[in-house]
Amino acid sequence: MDTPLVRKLQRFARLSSGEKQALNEAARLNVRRIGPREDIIREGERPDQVNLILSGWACRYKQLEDGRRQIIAILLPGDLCDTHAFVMPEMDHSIGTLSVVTVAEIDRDALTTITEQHPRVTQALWWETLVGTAVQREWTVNIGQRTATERLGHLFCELFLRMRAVDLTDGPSCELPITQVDLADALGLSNVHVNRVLQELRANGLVTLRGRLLTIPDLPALKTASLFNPNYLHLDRIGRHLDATDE
Amino acid sequence: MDTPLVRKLQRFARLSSGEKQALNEAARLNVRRIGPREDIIREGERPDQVNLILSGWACRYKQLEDGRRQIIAILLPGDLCDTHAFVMPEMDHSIGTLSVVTVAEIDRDALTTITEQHPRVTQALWWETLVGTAVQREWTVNIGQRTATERLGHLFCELFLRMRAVDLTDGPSCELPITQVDLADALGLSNVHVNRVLQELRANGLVTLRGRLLTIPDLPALKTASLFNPNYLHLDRIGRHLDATDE
DNA sequence: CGCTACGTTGAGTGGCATCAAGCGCGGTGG
DNA sequence: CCACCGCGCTTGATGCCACTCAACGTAGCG
Repeated sequence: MDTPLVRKLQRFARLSSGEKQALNEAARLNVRRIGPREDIIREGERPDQVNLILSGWACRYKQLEDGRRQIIAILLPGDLCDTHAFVMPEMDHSIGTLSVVTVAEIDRDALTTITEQHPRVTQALWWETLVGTAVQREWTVNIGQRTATERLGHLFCELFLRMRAVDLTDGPSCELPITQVDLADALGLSNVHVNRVLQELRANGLVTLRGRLLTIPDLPALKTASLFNPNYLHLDRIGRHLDATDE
Repeated sequence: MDTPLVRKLQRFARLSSGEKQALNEAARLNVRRIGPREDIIREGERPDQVNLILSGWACRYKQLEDGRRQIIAILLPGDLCDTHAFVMPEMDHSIGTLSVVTVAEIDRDALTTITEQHPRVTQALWWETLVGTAVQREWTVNIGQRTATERLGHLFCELFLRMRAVDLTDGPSCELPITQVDLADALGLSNVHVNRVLQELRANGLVTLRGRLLTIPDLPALKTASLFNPNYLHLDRIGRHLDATDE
């Protein structure tokens, strides 16, 4: 069974079985289990390994002096937390868990070795970070321009599609292991308002939410209601650049 | 005289004179002059060269179907527009000018040649893009959590420091070749409200704005008023990693 | 069985948007 | 040289979207 990272990277590059194996092994070496609402890395720290989410949800966030918190990005299984550590020594934001999370700590040097041996992996990881910044740009648009309802709907579309990209959806449903307070901090809204907007989406039949399970019965409808355009996720094409002649 | 790109990169890596020369020459080959309010690249296009801003201001932006526009990033002299084109074929956003702009079109292959010959340049360019995404993260925080006044003050701090990093400030002042409408689209506010908030900043003596010249008489004061922490710009240290033994 | 965390609901408020009109200035053409 | 025009800035009036404060319901858990 491939790790979510490999499942995701395969959308971009056709990895050879050797490449997959190298990545999968690295992701199984130092696995750590972390409870919800804990920090993985804090602003100011200098990590010397890369954290890979294997299961559960985490987030990047920044906190202002007066306590206001903005969740900057939501990290799903298959997401790498701190690849920038290779170039930038000091974290300018924190990473914390939202749910129970298992992460693999991948040694910096181990990852370097893999990328040196497998240029396709290097390319695929580069693609991974570029998609991450494309998502970041879309969040700016989301918070800056969309109404509260559109914002929440847009976020649901994104999360659902990203979960599907790592095979963690079940038909029209996926896990949503995150509180309304966290949603609020991600969207720049208050938790009270998130609650009301959520009810509106439910009333319109655009989503249902039972327990921690999100269901989107009519994804196209939610997309149009949220002005959602999936192009920024760059999921559509398997990489033509990089074809593995499986050795 | 070095181009702004070299001036900026030197904050991170001590480049040899040969490296500087290579970059400067590439930036002087195909120079183009563009009027204000024009597009450099549009969403959906597939650029095969990299655009480098030499003078003037540009922006990344996205437009929703109903016309709402969000400026995602402001590009200053020394900024590269579309390095992701190396990995992602299709633009998921547009780049347009704010003022009159001169850009250098750098051929993709030419840049590849430079980076292959000069690993320090590769590293420095990587740093450049990482700073870009760090700025993007901070914009998310800015729009998501700060009040209108803090938002505008924060943006002014950032732009001033980034201009200073490429030696385009004059004491406490720098050019601000951008309209209030553009500021509004960058901050997720209406132009009317930007105008009022601007007056508030002026009344408090935090900024003065005459013609297209921004002056920040007391930068520390504006910083605290805006909850500004410059760490995300990663300007503080000249790279220790990468020292040129000038050949 | 009480505690805590999360979700829900109501009332009141305010920040910021929208609409609309007027101002100042530089550019252009008669 | 001046009238005209357009663009960007400014100001006022009005209204709504979303925030704050506060209380209560509910479910999981030690």
